[in-house]
Amino acid sequence: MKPYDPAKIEPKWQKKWHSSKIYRAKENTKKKKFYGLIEFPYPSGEGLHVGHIRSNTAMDIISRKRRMEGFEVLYPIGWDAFGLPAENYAIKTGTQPSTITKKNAATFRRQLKALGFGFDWSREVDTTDPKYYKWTQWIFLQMLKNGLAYKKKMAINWCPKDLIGLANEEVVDGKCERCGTPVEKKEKEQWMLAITKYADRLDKDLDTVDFEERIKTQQRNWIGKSEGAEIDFSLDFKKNPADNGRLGPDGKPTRLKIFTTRPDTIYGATYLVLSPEHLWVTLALDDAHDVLENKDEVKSYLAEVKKKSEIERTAEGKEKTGVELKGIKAINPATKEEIPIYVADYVLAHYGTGAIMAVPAHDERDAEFAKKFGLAVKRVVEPLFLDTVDKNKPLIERDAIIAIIKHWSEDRYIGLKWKKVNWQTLLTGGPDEGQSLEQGAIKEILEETGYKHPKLIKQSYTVHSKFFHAPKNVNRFAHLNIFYFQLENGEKLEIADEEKENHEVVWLTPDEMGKFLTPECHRYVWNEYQNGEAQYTGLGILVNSGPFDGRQSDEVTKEITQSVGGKSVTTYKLRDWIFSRQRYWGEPIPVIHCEKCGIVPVPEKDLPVKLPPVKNYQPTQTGESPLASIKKWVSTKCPQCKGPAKRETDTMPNWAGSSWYYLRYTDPKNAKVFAGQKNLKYWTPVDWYNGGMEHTTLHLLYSRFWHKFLFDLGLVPTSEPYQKRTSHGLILAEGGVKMSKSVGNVINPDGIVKTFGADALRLYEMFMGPFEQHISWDTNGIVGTRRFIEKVWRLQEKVVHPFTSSEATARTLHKAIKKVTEDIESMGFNTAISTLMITVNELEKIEAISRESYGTLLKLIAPFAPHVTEELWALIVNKGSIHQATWPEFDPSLIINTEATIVVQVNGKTRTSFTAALNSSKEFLETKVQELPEIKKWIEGKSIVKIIVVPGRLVNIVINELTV
RNA sequence: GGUCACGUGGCGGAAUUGGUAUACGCGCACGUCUCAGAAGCGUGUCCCGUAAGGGUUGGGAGUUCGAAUCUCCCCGUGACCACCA
Repeated sequence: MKPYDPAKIEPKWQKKWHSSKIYRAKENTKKKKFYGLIEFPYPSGEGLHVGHIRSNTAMDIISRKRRMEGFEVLYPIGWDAFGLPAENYAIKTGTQPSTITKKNAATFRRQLKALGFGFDWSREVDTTDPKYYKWTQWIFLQMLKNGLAYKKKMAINWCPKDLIGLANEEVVDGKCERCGTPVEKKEKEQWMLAITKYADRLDKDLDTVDFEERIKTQQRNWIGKSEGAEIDFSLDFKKNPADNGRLGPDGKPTRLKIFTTRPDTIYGATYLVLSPEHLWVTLALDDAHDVLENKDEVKSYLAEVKKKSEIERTAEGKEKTGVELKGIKAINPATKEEIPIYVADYVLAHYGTGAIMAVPAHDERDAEFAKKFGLAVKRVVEPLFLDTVDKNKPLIERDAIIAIIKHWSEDRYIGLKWKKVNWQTLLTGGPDEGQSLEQGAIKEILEETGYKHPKLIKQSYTVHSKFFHAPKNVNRFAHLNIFYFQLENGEKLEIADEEKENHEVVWLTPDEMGKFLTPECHRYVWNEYQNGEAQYTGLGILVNSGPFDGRQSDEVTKEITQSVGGKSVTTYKLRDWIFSRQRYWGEPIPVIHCEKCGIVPVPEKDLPVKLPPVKNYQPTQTGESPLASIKKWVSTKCPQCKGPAKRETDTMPNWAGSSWYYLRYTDPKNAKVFAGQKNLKYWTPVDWYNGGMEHTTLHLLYSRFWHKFLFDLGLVPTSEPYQKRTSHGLILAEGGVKMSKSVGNVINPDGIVKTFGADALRLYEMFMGPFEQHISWDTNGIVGTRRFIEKVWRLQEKVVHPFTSSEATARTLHKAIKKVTEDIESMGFNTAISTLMITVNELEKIEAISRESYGTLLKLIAPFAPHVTEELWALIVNKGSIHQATWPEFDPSLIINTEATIVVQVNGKTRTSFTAALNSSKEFLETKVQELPEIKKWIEGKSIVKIIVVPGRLVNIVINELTV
């Protein structure tokens, strides 16, 4: 046996695989296809990151398994090569970004090949290749034609360091996602893509795909769909009554449209708030109108708001600011009451209608504002707590009380601990016929606690509760009035025995009480008592709401909306995509500005609009792209009128090229279309796409949007690009911090491959922890997977041919087949490898293994460690590549045990175990167990209460412990 | 602040329709091989206890014959969102 030498084996097989083209994907329509995708890397100067290896290996394993299962597999690779780092490097050194990109890609290519990934290198794509970005530009033109791309002057997020406009998705905590510089607002004409037109489908169609739940949730939250209503409030111009009933300052009838998700609280709307950017505010300040009494005050507030940065405006714990629009009042359409109107920056211009009705009793933000400005608070929803009810039983309504009873001298309160049900409550009860609630409360106190002299401090609000009352076996709909009592002294009667059996009275400090109470409504009542008037933002029973009093709030939303002439609408948090970048290293936006004809798209036959070479890559302080300074390139002819015209100098963000690259992989060389229909039909959708969580609201959402657009044009066969999406955890440096060049804790895979081999590295990256979880790098761990490979290598000495493996060996192997097969599907790579290690440890103990058995073992390991298994396969087992061999199937009869280990417990404690036939009867096990000597000593002289038998698993003997 | 995850040896982690906690790997200790070291191989390795036995899955309470797993409270960590009406 030769020693295991990965430095020799690995390059040898990499070369052979390349020349035999075994990873080339063909449009073989007779075979089932599998399209596995990883996010194509940005070829940075730092070279391949160990994180790339983890996600690439995972999909490599899945693809290899699919190939062995008989699928035609497409597992492609390419370069997402537009972007800031190359440009910044170019600014520093004067090197062409394209030159740097080519060099970096070459490094990546060499490193990826050294790891033995089964990519189809013949389909490599590069987003910066004009042959590629021709089609990126082409798709943009289709969007322009269809009204999805438009230009808009708007306040954009501007990074003063990178000198670049940012999409909302690229602003994190008010800072630039890349460099952490606080983002400023800047007015600029920008190209926009109307992703919001697809908001509803992007949300709804998540139901049709197999994405990890956390990914779906994050996308849904980002899209932020919410159902609500738009309601008009009419206005009363106090300063200038002549305007009433005529036109308002915006030239429209004197009405203000607000958006709310809680129309049910409209009777509690005590003022309106407009966002500072609201058109109505702008117009009210216009010199042409004279409707405000405090124009100057409002103007100075707006100026103040404008000065604030995004961070200041949204800072945590920031106090609410605002100003009243004096001279105008609004009429609440439900109560017909006159209410004031404010301008405040806590209302966002771009969401809903940019105006709200404020309900301080049931909204935290409104409450804060109302408190500061001394505005009216009107409670219209009484809390309702829904517990599980028994649907087969009627709901019995009754008035009742909850009493908080304070000790006569100490800061302690009465809690009741119920014995039959698992409740811990405040005192509750109800009046008898003819009694008042207060009398009922006093009676309950006497009956349940014995105390004779409660003094009423206060009767407060009401809460409601629907629940199943187990002791009386009915559903209750209780209207609970809250009473505060203090006892005057400790004088008490002995309480009746039957009450004693029901519950125990305990005196608790406020702290203890907080932890003691179990029912939600009791906890609410207690918190409110502790913290004073609390916000209630949940659903409940309406009060002070005219005809809707007594109704459940969530059930009357539509009715109330209609009653005030409102309209049900759906809104989204998602905003349109800012598509312009004032940068050099991106796809030029293929548009020409003509003085006569305006914006003219570049004719498709003139695509691609190529990036010209430039001397200076520095962005201009004015926020224009470096392209603007190349006069020769900028000046051109208008395609329509042939007159003088200028090229658009903005470029696309680097999310553009990645929005459709998976389509290009299916037909990467096509010069006529972005991808041919035949190939698209065969390969799409992507069957399995793995990538990082950081792309969930950016790349993943953007590419779904582009795909849906292409689908609507009939250019792609499916409405969703990716059938399945999973996410890997990041690899962190030792100590759980991010790997970064500046800290110097980046792991270079080249060194690892050299010392341990690519196979050991691949195995380690998959073994180190759960795939979806973040995990710290530990170079020491690779020793373990290297030893594992050496063990597999040494097993070759045990192979005997011809020979038949024992049944025990077969059982071991078939269990491994089952576990590994299932674990790969669920991305449980760490447990799959652990199973393989256990299997190899088992095989080491036996004398001889058949060639077939060894082959099976190698096949299971092949996706993880492709080189060493290929070598051993060629050496010991068979001709041809192991990666084209058939994936083993397990024999169910070899999985099922005929014997089972039965655990024997006494009072739940494990005492011994024994083996018995799997199908042993309960009766047999029951008797057998009592005969075991290890058990006899535990049960001797004690009476057996019962015996619990779980066939095939365990027996638990419950005995009477010696008490006293 | 909100939402959702998660918390298991010296370390990474395994075990989830509730049924032998600590699989697998790293590390460590001892042994073996060696002139010696490395690598390899073998044995051991949750805690207390000589043993019998007892204890242990962030802390506390509960449900259960039986809880790492289910429920409640508290503590801690992480991710996402963050004035979205």
